[in-house]
Amino acid sequence: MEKLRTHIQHIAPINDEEFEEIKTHFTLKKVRKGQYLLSEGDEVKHEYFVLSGIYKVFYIDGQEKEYILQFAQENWWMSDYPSFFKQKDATMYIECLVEGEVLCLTLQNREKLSATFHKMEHFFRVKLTNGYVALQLRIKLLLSGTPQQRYEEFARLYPNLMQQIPKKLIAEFLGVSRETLSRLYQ
Amino acid sequence: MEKLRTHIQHIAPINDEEFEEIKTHFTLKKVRKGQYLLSEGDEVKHEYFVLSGIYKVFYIDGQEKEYILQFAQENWWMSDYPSFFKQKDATMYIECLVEGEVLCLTLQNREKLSATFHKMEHFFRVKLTNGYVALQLRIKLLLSGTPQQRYEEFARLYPNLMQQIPKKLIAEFLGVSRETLSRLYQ
DNA sequence: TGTTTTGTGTGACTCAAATCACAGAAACAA
DNA sequence: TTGTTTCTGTGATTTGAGTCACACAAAACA
Repeated sequence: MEKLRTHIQHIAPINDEEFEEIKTHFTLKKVRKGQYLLSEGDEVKHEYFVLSGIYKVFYIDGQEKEYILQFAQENWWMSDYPSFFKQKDATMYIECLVEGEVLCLTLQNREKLSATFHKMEHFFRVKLTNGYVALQLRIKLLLSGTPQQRYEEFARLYPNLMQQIPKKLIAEFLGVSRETLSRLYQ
Repeated sequence: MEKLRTHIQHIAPINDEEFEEIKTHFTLKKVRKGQYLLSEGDEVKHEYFVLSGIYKVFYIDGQEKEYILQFAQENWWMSDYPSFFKQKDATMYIECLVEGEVLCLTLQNREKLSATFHKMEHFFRVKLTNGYVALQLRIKLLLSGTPQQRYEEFARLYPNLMQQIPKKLIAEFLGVSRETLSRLYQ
């Protein structure tokens, strides 16, 4: 839980009493490698705050092909956001790649926290702002970047993921075939 | 200004007094067709709320090619967000396609509004949430959608833009060549 | 431990979309 | 009105990346 507190503290200073109240809105969950936190068609009950481990958020298109929307590791948030916020059934999957722990937050608790604590509303806004900017940069890269540039940018942004996850998955994140990616770094 | 009020009101109810205070943070600007609100290298002073007109937010890559990140019309917000939020120089351009009016908001005023009015912080969070979801859906489409599917989705989401702006620009938004797009609807 | 599954590199082939090139249409300006 | 620029459709050609197919390596497993 201390990780969560430090994380919030970076953006909005909170005192002990406040944190005691805030933390009651989260529940802890241990996750094993290969375990699914979410599958297509599920009700999207939670957003997750990653304490440890590595996870992938992905979907499958009509031809059974996988595309990775997001990797998540320590201090990241993840969910099937379109469905979470609109409270619709999941169109995505979340799978654990490296075992770890996550904190679960329901939409109801998220809204309650935001309404009760101006600081938490501020916290979520700042997080969303950063997330929005990151997505715009990714769109830029998808629109105009060559596979080469996308790969280099990925390596620059997530050097640690480069070592810990198979290249195959990086290809799925970049929207490039496994083979093409493999030919890039020769 | 009434448009702004209605827009905020949809998300967070505010009274006359509050709105009087809120609106002092915005300045009005008339924009002509062809006019640039922002160019690469500029200081990004404002985020804009569109009262009327149509605008494109785009950037130019190394080979002089244009890519459109966002179209904006009535009730939309626009800026070079990565630079606006980090207060760096612009990497993008904003050009007016159909003349109209915008309200300008500085980052400082945006933060002030958020800090002073919990309601405004809530408002911005909700807008950001919707924006975040929209970007994720666009990434999905860029990753796995064929040019055909991207075009159809665009037509579904923005039927009015389809009529008002040249197909060439739609191609730049979808990340498809003008010629390929032209061959899609035969 | 050996066995199965999953990941990776590499060649050969295919194909969808980009690029190049042109002409007529529409919009705009003087 | 006429000239000029921008937009759009369409053919011919090129090309980058996807797909297919295989072999070997590495990891997971039992």
